[in-house]
Amino acid sequence: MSKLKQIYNKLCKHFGPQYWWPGDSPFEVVVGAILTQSCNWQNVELAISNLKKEKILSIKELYNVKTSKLQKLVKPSGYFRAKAKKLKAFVYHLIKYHKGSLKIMFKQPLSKLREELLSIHGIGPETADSILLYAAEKPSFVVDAYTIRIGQRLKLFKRSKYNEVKEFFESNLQKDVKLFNEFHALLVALGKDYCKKSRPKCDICPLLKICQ
DNA sequence: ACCCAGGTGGCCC
DNA sequence: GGGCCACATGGG
Repeated sequence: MSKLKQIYNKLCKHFGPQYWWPGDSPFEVVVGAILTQSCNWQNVELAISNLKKEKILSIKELYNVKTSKLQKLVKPSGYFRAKAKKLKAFVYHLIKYHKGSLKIMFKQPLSKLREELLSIHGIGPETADSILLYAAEKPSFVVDAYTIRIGQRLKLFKRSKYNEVKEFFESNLQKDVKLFNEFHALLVALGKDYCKKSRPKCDICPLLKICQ
């Protein structure tokens, strides 16, 4: 069994199932993926709850809502002007090229869809992969700050570039949606407990036992 | 009063 | 191709 798979198994045992992505629909996953950029999930929930309360958590409603109103609703998730613009950019794109249908958009093969997502304003590699994995359910491994920090701390790799780390995970694991889904969520869980930026030493990190 | 969170785009060199 | 910086709120 590969080292990565062993780490995955340990994490599963330690943290249990993570039930990601928290969201009721693929579109809510997309919205959450944009809103959670450099922001904790708790604040995203406040913003999403605002959108639900106003009944504008849908492609059509987001397209029609005034930008100033959208800004006010997403305010709790921070960068509210930037994020309102990004949400608008996504729904405009969806309506212009895919009849406003995520289902149609997601019909494309993974690599082509990834490229298209990356071309949309406000969608970078992590957000694109989150959408691919958690909304479109395609096997695209999601890398975030925790993934890189944990990997380096466990000496799995030295590199810190997004695509290199992504490639490391994808080439050492089965391309399985469920596995990628759970693994990323578990790395976030581990990071929150043991691999904070503010705590450079993680002496109680349970994973160190596997990795030496 | 800090410090940070499930990043990205736009500069500059 | 990398290194900065702005973007902004709520919780510890």
